[in-house]
Amino acid sequence: MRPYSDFIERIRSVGLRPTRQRLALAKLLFKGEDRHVTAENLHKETKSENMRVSLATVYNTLHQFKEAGLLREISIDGSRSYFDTNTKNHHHFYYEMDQKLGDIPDGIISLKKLPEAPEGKKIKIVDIVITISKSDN
Amino acid sequence: MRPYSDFIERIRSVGLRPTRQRLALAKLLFKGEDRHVTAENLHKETKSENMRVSLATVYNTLHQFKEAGLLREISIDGSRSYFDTNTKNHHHFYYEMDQKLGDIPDGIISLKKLPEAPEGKKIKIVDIVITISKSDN
DNA sequence: GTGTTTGCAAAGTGTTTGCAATTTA
DNA sequence: TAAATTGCAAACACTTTGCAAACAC
Repeated sequence: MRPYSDFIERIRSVGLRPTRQRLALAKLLFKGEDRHVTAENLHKETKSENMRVSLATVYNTLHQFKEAGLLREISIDGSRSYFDTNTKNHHHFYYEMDQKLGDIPDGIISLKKLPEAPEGKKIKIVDIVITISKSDN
Repeated sequence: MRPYSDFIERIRSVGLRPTRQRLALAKLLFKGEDRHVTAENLHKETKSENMRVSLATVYNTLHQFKEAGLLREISIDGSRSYFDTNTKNHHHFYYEMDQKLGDIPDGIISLKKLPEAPEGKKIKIVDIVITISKSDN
């Protein structure tokens, strides 16, 4: 069991005030192994744990955590944004049938070569998403 | 200049009726080099060419063309869908500053190895998107 | 106290849908 | 003329915003 103060410290360390709501979300997000959450899912989760956090605050907080480098955002499927607690560079499986994201283990995939960014521009991020579906479609 | 009948034939060949609207869109999409369009953009384009096609029909037609294998859909940035007239397997640059997609030329990028799909599942598609931003952000 | 954060409800964006009117074969 | 297609406006899913009330320091 992780002590309370860990979460408080984590939030403080990125320059945010450890409010009840941010603390609640940090607990859900960072309590154990890496997670991939959507705002809606996380909001439902707070409800089922009797944490009162509004959906707008969930969105705000996810974005603040992302700006702060605690989360990474992955856009999938045109409309849904996932937030990943693993901020290291890595890639994803997208399981179409259950609309879940999974990490592609390190070393399993790698790029042969990367193109150069044009003058005055830079490569911001390389996203590789491998969509997995049932065999029969 | 490509003859009219080419487009009509193209539409017929995938089992769709060559209506005025589908013909208009096919002309814009397939008249020359490969394109990456959004529904909104394409709709604006029909307007500026004095083609009357409703936005709903643009969406329907893009999806029908996609189902028929004439287009490929690429989801970017959580909310926008692009339709690519190049249906061959290839990957994309996303130029964040002007919200445009570009093809990554063949051979410039390639994967070392691909993970296996789990039992009963298959890899549906591998999407690689390299986001390009201005150097200073 | 003062500036930050929250929650609500309203607005926004991109997309889909229901259905009567129109068009195609 | 039967079946497919269209256009409109309303509905939709997800996300952002404006602002007064509540909170952290």
